[in-house]
Amino acid sequence: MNMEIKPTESELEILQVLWKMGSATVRDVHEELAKNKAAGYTTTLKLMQIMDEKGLVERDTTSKTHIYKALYTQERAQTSALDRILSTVFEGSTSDLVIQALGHHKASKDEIDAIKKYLEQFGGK
Amino acid sequence: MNMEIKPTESELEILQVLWKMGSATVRDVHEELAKNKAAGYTTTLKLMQIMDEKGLVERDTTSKTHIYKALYTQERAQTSALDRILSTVFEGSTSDLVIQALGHHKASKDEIDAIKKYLEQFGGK
DNA sequence: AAATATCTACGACAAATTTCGTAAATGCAA
DNA sequence: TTGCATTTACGAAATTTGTCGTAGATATTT
Repeated sequence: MNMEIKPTESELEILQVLWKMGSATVRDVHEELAKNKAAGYTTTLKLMQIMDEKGLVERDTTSKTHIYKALYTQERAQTSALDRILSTVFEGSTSDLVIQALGHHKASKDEIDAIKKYLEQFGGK
Repeated sequence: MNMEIKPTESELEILQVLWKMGSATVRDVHEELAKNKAAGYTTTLKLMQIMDEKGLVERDTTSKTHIYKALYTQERAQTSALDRILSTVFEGSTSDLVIQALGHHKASKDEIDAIKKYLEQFGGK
């Protein structure tokens, strides 16, 4: 049975950049991260190499400068994150989670409408 | 400015037991954890002592066997968890989060109704 | 071509987290 | 009271994660 891979905090930061850029070099990622955080270039490099070993990303090593792409998709990260917090802090209650999300993190009117529309497929109202 | 405390993985497991039991001894917690996971008694003890230092829990040390209570509430953990995944994997979009939650984690009819009802207050807007 | 810059590979250190063994104190039972 | 069990305290090892320096290869510039 496939154990669910769980990206670490730093790996997630790197994945966010890859999701946004599609494909990127170590330098691309590093410079993006450097905007919010001080860290050495080789640190980012090493992390991305490890992510490659873990299968979180893939890389094209044809030329000297390798090109990275995320294999661990954003949607998978979303599902996994939701699963995790549902079981750890929401006792499995999706409605609690949703209501908390709507309550504490003000959604815009458009967002509310999007949700209402989505809910219509589940019947009446 | 108060830095947000972030319970570790193990600390969260212990908090879950405390939330459920209200107050508990180290042995209570340990036996509960032992159902799903092998770990030594003193490991749980040490973790709970550290949590006390961090202010995640409090303990009554009147008698030999200390009684622990959670100070870090479940609701706080919920808000914090939502904040975190919103910014890391949902790009800040509450509606994406909600729709994902409803899509991938089948909510019961009652849950759907609860959410619809909750949304009505945003109706008039 | 020589000097300079950039990149990968890799080992090792550092910090945070988890695990555990042992000792001392306290409570319970024979 | 004496012995046994349980609990706390605490140091330290083990693990996991993140950090960085250095060496060697490859590319770029002058």
